[in-house]
Amino acid sequence: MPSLSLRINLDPEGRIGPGKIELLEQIAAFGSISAAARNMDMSYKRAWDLVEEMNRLFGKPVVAAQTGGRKGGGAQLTAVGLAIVSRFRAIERAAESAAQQHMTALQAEIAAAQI
Amino acid sequence: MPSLSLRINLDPEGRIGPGKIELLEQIAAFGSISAAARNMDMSYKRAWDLVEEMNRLFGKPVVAAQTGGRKGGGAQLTAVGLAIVSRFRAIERAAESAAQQHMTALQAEIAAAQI
DNA sequence: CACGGTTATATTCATTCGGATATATCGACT
DNA sequence: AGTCGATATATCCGAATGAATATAACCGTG
Repeated sequence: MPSLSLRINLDPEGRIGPGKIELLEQIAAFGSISAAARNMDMSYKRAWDLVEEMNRLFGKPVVAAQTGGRKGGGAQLTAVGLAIVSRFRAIERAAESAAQQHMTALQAEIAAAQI
Repeated sequence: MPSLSLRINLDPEGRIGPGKIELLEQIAAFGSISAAARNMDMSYKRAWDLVEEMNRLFGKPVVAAQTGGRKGGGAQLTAVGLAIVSRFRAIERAAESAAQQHMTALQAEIAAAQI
């Protein structure tokens, strides 16, 4: 069954979608960029690049990282980061429920034409 | 100002978003794949590849093309194609209006953190 | 002070993607 | 029959993308 997938366009060439949002959630959950990357089966480099891109994109950092320390360091979401995640999920839920009837109608129209 | 951008996930690895939908609209408007491609500043190959992908994706063709003839041929949307376009736009509108307040709230939260 | 685990960053390589190009086919019209 | 403009399709090449690898820096703790 078809499902919605939505992203937000910012600035001229900056967008944020399900992938980056999930990465932020994983970072929040594990307290570390590398742990999040491992858990998402993604290279640390890629995860770090995405975080960097988001930090640049929003003007303010969405992830605050510390180097060194007993556990080598870590990373948490900033207030902006937390706000972005929760707002994005809220937007997703709202859009999904608003589009639901159109989605099932579309599905029916495609299935009908299959005959 | 940020704006929404949404796509529909079908099957395992098939998605349709604003780009393909706009291409379909242009084909409907011009009655030709190549005219649509020119108007969208896209190579004919790319446009044709996208159309082919969509035809395969939906099981039934979304574009019906004729070769030859006084004007060389042409292409129109099938019933499925038309339904997809109009449903997609409807879903877009519904999602946009449902998400609007969350969007402005998000914008405000980001702007506030900029200080 | 060395260790460990993480952040931070550069470099190289393979793969994918799209653009460019070329060519064949088709059929109404002159 | 020949022209024209569009579809249909293959091939080649450069650019962009992401994976892999390597390495430096950082700092609490033993």
